[in-house]
Amino acid sequence: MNAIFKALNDATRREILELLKKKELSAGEIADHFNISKPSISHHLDILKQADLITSEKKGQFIIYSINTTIMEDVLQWILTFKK
Amino acid sequence: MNAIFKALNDATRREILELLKKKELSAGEIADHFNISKPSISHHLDILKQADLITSEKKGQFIIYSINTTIMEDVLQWILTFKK
DNA sequence: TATATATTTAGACAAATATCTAAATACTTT
DNA sequence: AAAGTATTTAGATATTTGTCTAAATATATA
Repeated sequence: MNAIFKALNDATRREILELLKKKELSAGEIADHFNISKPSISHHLDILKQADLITSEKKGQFIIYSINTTIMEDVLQWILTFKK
Repeated sequence: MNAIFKALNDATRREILELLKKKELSAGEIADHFNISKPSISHHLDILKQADLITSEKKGQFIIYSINTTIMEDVLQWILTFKK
């Protein structure tokens, strides 16, 4: 739970999730959406991956990132315990 | 959304929410649950309040904190956009 | 095999964060 | 009014975080 909330506690990372919600993208394609260096984006991707919020697959010279929505279920359940 | 995720990104603060889920408590009662100084707990309460996750009410010399579950709805909705 | 492209790793640095102690504020009780 | 209790504010400090540039790794292509 710690890793998930840590990952979600950053606007750039949340935006990355929004992008991947639409379709899977390579690291470079993701980086192109931001005014941030590629190494920084790579670091953000790493944190998202540590939280299991995204997965990656190597395709040739590219690395394709996809969202993992199943982990969102954990957050959902946690939140629901507060709903009265 | 930023303030909410920031507030949730700390184990102590999440535990405070768990406590307040059961019943409202004074600042001192909350602090008694942790091995952390009162000023630090006060700071955590402030961050939770900034996120609107809790409310406070002065009762005599005590300040009583309560959870605000309505704001959880915002997180819930955000999470739900990822559920396929 | 040499060069170009895609991505990550390493190392540095400034800003943000969690914590502490000491002091200030506010209310209650004697 | 003085002393005690509850809580916050202020200021300091160590750690974590987000960012950068430079270098390393891996794949593709000429």
